[in-house]
Amino acid sequence: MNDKSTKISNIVDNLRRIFQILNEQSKKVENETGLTSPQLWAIKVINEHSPVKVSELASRLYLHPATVVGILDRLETHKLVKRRRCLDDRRVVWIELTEKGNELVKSAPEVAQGLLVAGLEGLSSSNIVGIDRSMRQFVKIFGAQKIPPKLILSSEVNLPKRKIKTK
Amino acid sequence: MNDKSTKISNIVDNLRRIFQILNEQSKKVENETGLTSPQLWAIKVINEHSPVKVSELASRLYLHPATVVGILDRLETHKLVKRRRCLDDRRVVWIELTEKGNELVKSAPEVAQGLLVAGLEGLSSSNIVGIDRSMRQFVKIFGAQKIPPKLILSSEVNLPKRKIKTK
DNA sequence: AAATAATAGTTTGTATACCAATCATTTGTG
DNA sequence: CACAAATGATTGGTATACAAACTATTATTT
Repeated sequence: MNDKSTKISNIVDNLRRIFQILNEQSKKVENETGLTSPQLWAIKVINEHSPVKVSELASRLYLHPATVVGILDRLETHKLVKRRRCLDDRRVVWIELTEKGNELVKSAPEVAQGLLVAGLEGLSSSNIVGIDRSMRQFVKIFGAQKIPPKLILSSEVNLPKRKIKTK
Repeated sequence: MNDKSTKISNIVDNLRRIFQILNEQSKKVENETGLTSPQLWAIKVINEHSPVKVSELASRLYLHPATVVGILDRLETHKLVKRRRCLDDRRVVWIELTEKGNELVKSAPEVAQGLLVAGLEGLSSSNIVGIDRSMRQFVKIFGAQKIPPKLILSSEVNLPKRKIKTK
């Protein structure tokens, strides 16, 4: 039994576990709030940037606008979110939380993302250095250097790539 | 600017990138083969373990049986896969590739997973050790120790968790 | 042997998630 | 000004993904 291939096996396993944890975390959130995790994520982002355009919301969620429309429909059904046509530019729709939405956001549990950051902050600097180096290796393997950062901790907005219509 | 928090930011960014790469990889595969990446993944697993039961396939794909049924329906429509009722135990359905499916699997591109393993194998042992340690830190952060391994390189089967019917 | 439980696969319903196309509006150019 | 181009949100269609309910079959219990 090669030691290296065992470690590789472990690495892949652990990567898969992280994916799974993120998924399970989502389901836990669902049970606690009655909302799915994309819905809760959307509510948090709306809360931080209210009022927000649908397109901007899509960018901040790294989702396709069409996906966000569906999420907003369901949130509106639950009376957690309001849509308001912009008067200056009537193509635009402003999204805001309702009273009910505001109340919910206060008691909502932390998302997995926050959990991750909090956990990392608890580690020693030397550990952080090691993890940082490892992650860069990963990205290198995938040839991902060209991919734009989409900083999760910054408030930078990265528009989802638009397809150029060829005809 | 705190150096540690910068590194944390980078780590999260890179994790996000890895997610994105895996997604983009999927789409590339779709364009090249006409299949979605879960479909292609299913075909590869069927090819390696043919004939395979639906439940076993679901375990190996880490998916819910209901999801696999849908994928199989579509693969069957494309005549890439055959279903065959087991005669000994008529609850069981055996899944196999058709001729067309066999041909496709030969020319199919590598999945992201294979890319990852290949990339890791190219790294030095000391790098592997570091990445391994880092991944374990991650899993620890997420409190994932209880989660069953679901070894991807082994042939262990892990049945998806069943809900106990309460009435 | 009859009732019960467990198993295997499927169906139904809900929620992402994306692309392509559409509609209304606004902006740009001749 | 008119007409084309771009923009913002939505709709329609397909494909995951899962839970819950359902059918058929097999195993177990009483």
